[in-house]
Amino acid sequence: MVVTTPKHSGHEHPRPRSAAVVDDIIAQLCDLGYRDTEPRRLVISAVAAQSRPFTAEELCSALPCVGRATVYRGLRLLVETDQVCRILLEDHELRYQLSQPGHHHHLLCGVCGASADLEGCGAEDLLREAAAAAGFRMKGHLLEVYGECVECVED
Amino acid sequence: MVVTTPKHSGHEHPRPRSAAVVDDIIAQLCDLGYRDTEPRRLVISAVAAQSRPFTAEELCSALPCVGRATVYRGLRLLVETDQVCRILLEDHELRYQLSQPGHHHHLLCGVCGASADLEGCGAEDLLREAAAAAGFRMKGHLLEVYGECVECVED
DNA sequence: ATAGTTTCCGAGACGGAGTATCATTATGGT
DNA sequence: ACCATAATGATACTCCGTCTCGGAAACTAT
Ligand SMILES: [Mn+2]
Ligand SMILES: [Mn+2]
Ligand SMILES: [Zn+2]
Ligand SMILES: [Zn+2]
Repeated sequence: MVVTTPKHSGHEHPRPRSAAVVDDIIAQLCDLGYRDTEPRRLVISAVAAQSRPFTAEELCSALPCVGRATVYRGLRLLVETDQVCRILLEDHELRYQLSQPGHHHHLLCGVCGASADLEGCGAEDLLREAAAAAGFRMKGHLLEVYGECVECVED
Repeated sequence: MVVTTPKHSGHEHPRPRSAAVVDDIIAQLCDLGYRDTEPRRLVISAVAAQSRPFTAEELCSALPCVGRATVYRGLRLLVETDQVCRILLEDHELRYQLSQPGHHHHLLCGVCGASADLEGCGAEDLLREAAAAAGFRMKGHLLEVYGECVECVED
């Protein structure tokens, strides 16, 4: 499964910076047995181009040439393979963001919509203990932090 | 489809335990300017009768004589007035449960579906500090704990 | 390259969940 | 009893995500 050049169809565009990210993710997907397809690359590319957490529908709008079902399927695959995080806003709106793999949480700014990763905050152990005190065996958790980011606080 | 008497039918039922709960919640709603209506009482009564977190649709099924919109409105009112908690399961299913007012979280058993309240676990302060370290001003958070309850662990 | 196998795509149908509409009814204050 | 208005409920609607299925594309084997 060598991940070489994506098939160009037509003109020779200068490679966007995100191309490396796309190649990297495609490579991982190929290792898992998924195929290297043009629509898939387009979805990954659009995901990588977002600077803020985005909704699935926003992604669809950004990809008018890709079928809606394909966008949703691609997004789901990226979440399942831990390339993209699902983010839950305070109003229960579901958003997504390209993310480092591994367990972490998000600091979500209600003003500008930005998201910052938060890891190793130690809350997990505390929770596990508190749960254990009630005889409860913690096996997972959902945690989102809402507030204002550095830049928005300064204004 | 006249629903039979709210107060008393011909027979003398011993008042269910939940009647006190219903009266109590209705009283609070009246203080806020909401009216004491039969459908509202039915919704509250059905909510109080649930032993596990329930979905809105389950509540609708349990109340075939109350309009679906009314059930949803009643549920929303109870959430807004902090009588009922919204609970988010791991698969993102939204459930509800009668609850004590005030800030707390939930220990959710994935085996039997039970929910236990968790308060004062100290995770909030820890989170606020961790967020502050990144210049982020925490103003709220969403936290659900998933695992197995005492009874289910023992099996 | 060619042919064959299987995944993938995409237009559209579908389904669940919650909300909006609006004519009608019930409630609570006077 | 009367009235203003809050609440109800049938229904239509929106939103979001999944399913279906015929056709296309991607990999594999020859
Ligand atoms: Mn993330
Ligand atoms: Mn609760
Ligand atoms: Zn911000
Ligand atoms: Zn249990």
